[in-house]
Amino acid sequence: MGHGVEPVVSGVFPADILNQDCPSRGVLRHLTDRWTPMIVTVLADGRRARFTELRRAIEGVSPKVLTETLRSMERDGLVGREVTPSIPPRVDYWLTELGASTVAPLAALREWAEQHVSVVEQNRERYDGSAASLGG
Amino acid sequence: MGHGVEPVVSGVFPADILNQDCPSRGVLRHLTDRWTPMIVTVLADGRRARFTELRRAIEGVSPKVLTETLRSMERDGLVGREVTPSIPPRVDYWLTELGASTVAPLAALREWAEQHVSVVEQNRERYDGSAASLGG
DNA sequence: CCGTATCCAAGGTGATACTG
DNA sequence: CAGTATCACCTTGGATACGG
Repeated sequence: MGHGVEPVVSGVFPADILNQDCPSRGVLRHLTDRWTPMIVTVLADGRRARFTELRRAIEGVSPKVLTETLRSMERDGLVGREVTPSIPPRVDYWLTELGASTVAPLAALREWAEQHVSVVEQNRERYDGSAASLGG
Repeated sequence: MGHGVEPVVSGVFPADILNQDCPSRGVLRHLTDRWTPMIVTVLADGRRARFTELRRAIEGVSPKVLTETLRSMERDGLVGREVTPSIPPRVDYWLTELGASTVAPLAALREWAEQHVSVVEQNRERYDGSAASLGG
């Protein structure tokens, strides 16, 4: 907690995230980048993986974006990176302790998504249906 | 669980999210839209809020984007919306039961971000520093 | 008050070819 | 193998003015 002490809505004391200038907004945003949760999923439980293993495990990611995401995660201290200068070269990635601490929260979110897909899709159909019948 | 049974990386059995075509990707993405976690934060604990209250509570959000985000959350069944056709009009938002089930996972993520901002920032400085000294 | 309409900037993301 | 370089898209998000 942090920057304000005034309630914004009755009974709501501002989480830092609600504060315009709080850098936690950027951190959260980063943590929820398109491929970050998937990388964390693959590297959970102390697993190491090479670049191509990650690329294969995470369907649809391009090498460019995977590199960018891994770099920024490395920069933030979420993943470690080890280069073995052999031929062919070998690079391994793993979660640091800090990165490992994101596994539980990210897994919870991922599981929520996986478990509620069908309900959400039903809700969408129902909503779109009502909208259509309003128009007709 | 779902679509595949083959391990992608040794010991890694694919979560649905890793599957290219799994709609849970879209759901997760949506759940982590820029303003969704903040809306959920404000509406947690069964609180209701009017449009303008949300807008004030969530610093920096524009009316257009707030509307869009609320609409899509309503479409997915995460928030309820009640219009009171008075003058001036009054519209209330709240979390549905489904929406309320996202509070815990989203709060965990938000708290992670709020609690680790400084560490992440330190890591970034260190990383950028090493990069600079490599160049010089 | 609660939005919508319009226009616009930014950058996240992607496809692909190429290099050490 | 492990990326980088390049180009382009196109969605997300923002500023602002206006309408019911």
